[in-house]
Amino acid sequence: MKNKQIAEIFDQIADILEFKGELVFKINAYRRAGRAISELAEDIEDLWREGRLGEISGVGKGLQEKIGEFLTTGQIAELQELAQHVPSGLFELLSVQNFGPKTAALAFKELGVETLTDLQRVLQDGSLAKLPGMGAKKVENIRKGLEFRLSAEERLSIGLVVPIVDEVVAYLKKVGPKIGRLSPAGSVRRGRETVHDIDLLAETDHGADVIKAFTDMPEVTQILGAGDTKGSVILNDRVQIDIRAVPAESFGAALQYFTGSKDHNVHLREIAKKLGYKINEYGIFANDKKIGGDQEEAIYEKLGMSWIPPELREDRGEIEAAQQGHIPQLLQQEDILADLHVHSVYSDGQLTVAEMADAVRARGYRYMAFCDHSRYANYANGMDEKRLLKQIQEIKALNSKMKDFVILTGCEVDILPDGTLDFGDEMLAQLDFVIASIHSGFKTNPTERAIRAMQNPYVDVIGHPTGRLISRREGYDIDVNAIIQEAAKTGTALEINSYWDRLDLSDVNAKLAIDAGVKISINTDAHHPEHLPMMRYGVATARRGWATKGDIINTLTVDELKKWQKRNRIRT
DNA sequence: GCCGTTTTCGGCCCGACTGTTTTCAGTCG
Repeated sequence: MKNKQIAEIFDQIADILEFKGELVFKINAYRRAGRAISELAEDIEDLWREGRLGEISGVGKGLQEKIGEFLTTGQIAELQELAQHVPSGLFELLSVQNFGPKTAALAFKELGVETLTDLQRVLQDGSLAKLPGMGAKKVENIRKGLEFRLSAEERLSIGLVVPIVDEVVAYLKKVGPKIGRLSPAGSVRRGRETVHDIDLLAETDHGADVIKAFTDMPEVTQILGAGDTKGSVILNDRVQIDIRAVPAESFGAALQYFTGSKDHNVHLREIAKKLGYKINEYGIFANDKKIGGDQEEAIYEKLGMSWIPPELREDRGEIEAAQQGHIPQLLQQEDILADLHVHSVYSDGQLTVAEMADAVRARGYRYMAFCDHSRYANYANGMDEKRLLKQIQEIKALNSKMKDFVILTGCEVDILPDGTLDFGDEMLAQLDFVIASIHSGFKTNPTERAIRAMQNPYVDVIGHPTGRLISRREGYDIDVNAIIQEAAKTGTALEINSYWDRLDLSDVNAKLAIDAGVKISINTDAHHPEHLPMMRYGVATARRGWATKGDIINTLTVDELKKWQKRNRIRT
């Protein structure tokens, strides 16, 4: 897919136009189109071939031509042209906080600053400070921004951020003066797989006191700003947290406003304007008279639509759906009855079968499946048939002693480089549940191998189908559409692996699969009880993919699962 | 550059904080 590349080019064009001081509306048009394209579920090349580029919101005639140009020639002439008279490292430079397009243009014109290294130099030798409008504080803020930019990762995985959010929320509830409702907002609330920073919203009549408690937190290593209603800090030199303090009568409006996404909000405010309303973080207003703001639901209601779950707020059609009352009842954590991919000491898990089963049961699930690695995965202490048979016996013995909880026998069987499975059908037939995964030979026909695995009637699920690791690698060179088509054809489920660094399928791919009628299995792939709570990230990812309860096999009871499998296994 | 149940031209979402200003521009979200 070239979606990301094209989105990035539009964003770069916007950066350059901004640097040049062009009309802000033109700049925004490029940014908006870029975001819409990067959020697109479908392959933009397909849309282009089918003449459907105009369906992308914010993409008009001019940008359609540019997309066509890129897909035909591999470049966009306008970008090459524009890039000639701007700093070579412009996009990096603009990623430095407090160093915006105006300052960048000034530093380029007067001092020849083209790269981050140049910026570092002019900060050190004092030449930046001598430019007009550059006071000591401004220069210091740019220096801090550069420092943070050089040390921090671009985006943080949700699994690293959510525990921090939970801690900060707990801390503020304890020490924060007179805080009522306190909620994450922004991309954390939307359940995105990675986030740039953390947004919090506090209900209070004592904003300044709350902001002070916030900036006084022990983990704060830098205060970026602190007013009566807004504070911004960096925690442990790593992650930025912003907080907004609002009175009760504005909390709902502020929650809506700060949850975003930007495109979702812009779209909403356009609708509001047409209806004669104004929305801001303090409420929804008709002729300067406030008609709502305490509850988030009221904002949507006044705009003539149903409430939209935060995970859907990306302006990918959810607003139109809400206007028509077509927002589906999304999957909820409580719908999940089982974790179907858990490891034990039989392969690379850290606890015994009994210990791990206790931990899973303690989370309130009704049943589970152990899917330890097969022998080919010897780096993970993969089981041979003998050990797997022993595990089956152990699980049977445990089941006979347990009430109200069932352990399914299973295996995460390796898809071998030649496309066959690590165990034969005789072995697989003895298992309740089978996940097939690729763990090696990522570059050796992964698509064909996964397709062949799905054609095996005993394979229920393809584990972590695209093989990506969010912080480390792109994933296999796999044709996701082909995988989805075969999954639909064979009745095989695809996994959303909830491990924070995987979230594979991604939300976008999950939506494609669900739209094609493919069932999804959401699992933690837990090797330790600490991993079990990560189910929430998998659920959030599924919700972002518009998943309902009916799309997810983990919501089935054991009997229903068996029925689903039987249908599944009858196929040829 | 996009877009239309007030518009095919003339709009385009809205506000907080900071610093360097002597009334506001720049940056950010």
